[in-house]
Amino acid sequence: MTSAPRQVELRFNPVEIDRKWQERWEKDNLYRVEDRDSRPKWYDLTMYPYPSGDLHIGHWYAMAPSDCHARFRRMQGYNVLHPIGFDAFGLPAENAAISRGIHPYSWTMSNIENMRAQLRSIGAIYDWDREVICCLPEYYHWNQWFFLKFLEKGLAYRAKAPVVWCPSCQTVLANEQVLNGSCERCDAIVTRRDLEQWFLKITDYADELLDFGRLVEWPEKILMMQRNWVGRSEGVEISFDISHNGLEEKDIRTFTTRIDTIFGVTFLVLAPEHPLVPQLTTDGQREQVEDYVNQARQTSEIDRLSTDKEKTGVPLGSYAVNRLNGERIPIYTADYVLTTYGTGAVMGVPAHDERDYDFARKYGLSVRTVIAPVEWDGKEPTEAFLGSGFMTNSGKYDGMTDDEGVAAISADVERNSWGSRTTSYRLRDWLISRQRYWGTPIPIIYCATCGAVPVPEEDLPVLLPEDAEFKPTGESPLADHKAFLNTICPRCQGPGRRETDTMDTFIDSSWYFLRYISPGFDKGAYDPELLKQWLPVDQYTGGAEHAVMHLLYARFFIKAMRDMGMLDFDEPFLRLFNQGVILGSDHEKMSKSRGNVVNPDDVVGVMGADAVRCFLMFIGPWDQGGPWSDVGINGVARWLNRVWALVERNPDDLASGETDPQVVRDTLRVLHQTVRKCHGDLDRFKFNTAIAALMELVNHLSKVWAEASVDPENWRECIEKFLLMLAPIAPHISEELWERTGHPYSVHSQGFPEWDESLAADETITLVVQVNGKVRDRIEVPAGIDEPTAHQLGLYFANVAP
RNA sequence: GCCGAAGUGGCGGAAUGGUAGACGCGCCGGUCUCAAAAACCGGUGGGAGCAAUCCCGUGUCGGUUCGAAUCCGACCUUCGGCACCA
Repeated sequence: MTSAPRQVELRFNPVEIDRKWQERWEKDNLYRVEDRDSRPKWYDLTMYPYPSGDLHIGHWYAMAPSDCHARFRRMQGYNVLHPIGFDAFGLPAENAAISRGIHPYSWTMSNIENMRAQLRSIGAIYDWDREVICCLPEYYHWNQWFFLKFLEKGLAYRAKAPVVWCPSCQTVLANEQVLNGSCERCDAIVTRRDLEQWFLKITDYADELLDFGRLVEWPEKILMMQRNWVGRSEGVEISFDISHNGLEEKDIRTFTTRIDTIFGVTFLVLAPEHPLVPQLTTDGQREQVEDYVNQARQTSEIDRLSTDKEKTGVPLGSYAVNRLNGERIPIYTADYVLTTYGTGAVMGVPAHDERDYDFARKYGLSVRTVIAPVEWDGKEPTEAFLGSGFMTNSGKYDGMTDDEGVAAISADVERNSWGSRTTSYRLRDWLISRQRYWGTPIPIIYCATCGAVPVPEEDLPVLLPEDAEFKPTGESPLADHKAFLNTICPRCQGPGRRETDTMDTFIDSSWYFLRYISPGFDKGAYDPELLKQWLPVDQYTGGAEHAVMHLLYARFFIKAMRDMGMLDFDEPFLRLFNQGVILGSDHEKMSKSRGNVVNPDDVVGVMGADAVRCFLMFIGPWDQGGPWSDVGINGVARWLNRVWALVERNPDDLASGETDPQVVRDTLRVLHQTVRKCHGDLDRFKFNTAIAALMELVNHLSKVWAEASVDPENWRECIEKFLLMLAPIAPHISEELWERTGHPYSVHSQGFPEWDESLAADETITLVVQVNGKVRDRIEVPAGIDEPTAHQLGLYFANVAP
């Protein structure tokens, strides 16, 4: 992309002004955040970026408006913490190491170096002394410490879990490395493999994560997504009798939310991975079942979860007994049932469940209606009936509504000890093991006699060895590194072997906002006194793509820490706001292949940081995102140019004109309305309308100047307040103009202007009086008029009898 | 399939029950200039009219209301998220 054409001839040198003030602010430590401060604190946090190497215009879109908000809070008299750091562990660094032979550390740190400079060009109030980089030992030390604490508390455990495995590369793949069931590097068909891995018990907090009561302001949309993600459903765990098989296990446990349909069960389905599958398979079926189970292993989870795919399954050859009616029902295995949800077994009720219906039709299983729709004709249904109705074919429960049936059958099931009412969650425990080099080593030592032994706290951090080999074989560099691998068991002093898996990077982002409080603190993850002072985060902003995982993990972390007595609040982020996505000027998502990527450095180097900041905020509502426009940015550049010219005028030139009291009143009204509008809009992230209001004020002042109908004092007041309102939006140019108008440094240390309601609120509106759609009259009424008064006035003016 | 958000000039958008189109882009006309750019001034939803003015107009169709872009119902389209959850 070539640099954007500048079609505006500026009266000032924006690049020079950016440089001048960025240097001055840094020299004076203007934005250093002091912990000791009498002002109330405000923690305005933006999601920290991954150091990909280049600051994208999308980063600007996330950071410039959030900086504006932080600056606004600062001018409102808060001691604002608005920090920045880098989410520096992760896959891309490792890929760069493999493909280009650069060590992940050097790759990451040089990217950070580059991005720091680019971030500075935004002109944000970042206090760089608080920068957090989570790939450094001084940070990941505490990841390891948290892990040990979770382990102590019983919130971390080890279990087998499947990973995606490429048989040709001999390596574990991330989901994003699998394309249509094949490895992205070698095209081999991927399979799944069970590995011992570490989990954190987020499911212990499932119910509390659904309680959003302590959040002050989160988008309803995000709450909905989290609710669905946790996926709480209440039902009954009901067991089916298999004691006639002579196995140790006498029951198949299934979970259902529709226990009222228990008399409609015509088959059972076990997930292919279900432990009872081999035992319940008869010899005649064994070959077929084993083939099917192997095939299900090969099938990627995504394919297995696809609704388009036709249902498949295989009968095991054995049967179970439905204890409520004594019926024998066949047992199948089918991949539409997942081990990870409920009990991994499902009672098949084809008449009242779509998947079961499809399955039953395909395999010729009977379909028995047990909930009768209101106008049921008694015929076999042609699709699953999911609605409400009356129970039928259900013995003594016939005639009840489905709700009554749920209550009655649940009670009977519990009385007979056939099962119990339970709650099931879609949420799974958090798998934190990654078979990668570039992450936090999990501080565990395996010993032949002692088992998995935690590394003692005083031995932390377990350092990532710097001299790992990155070979394209797919071998984990840690598993290969003898010096790292071989160690001594801390318990018995015998030979030990280190855990070679590293942690998920979501661990880093689950507490990085605590580290900003005391980034250099070496006696713990954070200074507890300062934590009390700064946390929780008052306002969090970032992309909606982190709606579930990151935000749920961080909420879980804080709740677990609270229960371990480390802190005393319940939620990390009180308010949340999600910005939208910045699109290319072709209204499409920016991508290198489309060639619509905007490089912010090019634009800033010509237009200056303030023009880019203003344009990004002016495009439209921040949460909606919008298209970049090389042409549109000229609009705000032109406006800043007009602002410059306006502010440079000598107010004393107005002394010769004749002051018009009406114009003075109007001008003050516009001024105070603008202040009020900016206050409300900047508070609620409505930057586009705040800027529009400032533009209107400028337009008004230009007109007033031409008429010379206000006195110099009015003019000075307007300009001063205008510059203060502009300061959080365009910090460089407003600082420059603040100085040029003879004000003491710095505009950013001033308070945001206040408005006088009496000067702002003399608006009237035109009320259109209509009778049956015909306009009878138009009347001027006060804007704050209430409904009944308006109605009365209307009747009076329209000359209509009430 | 389910859930959510949104549909307004040539374009980005404003107005959340009170004169639709603020603000900006673009475009048109003018001033300045040898000329152009920039800057400044004016105009700019569609249609009719010399004009004052009138008619139509916020995805589509209905409804509520004195009055609807805004509230309600159905449908269409686009975008985002989730998905065999038993």
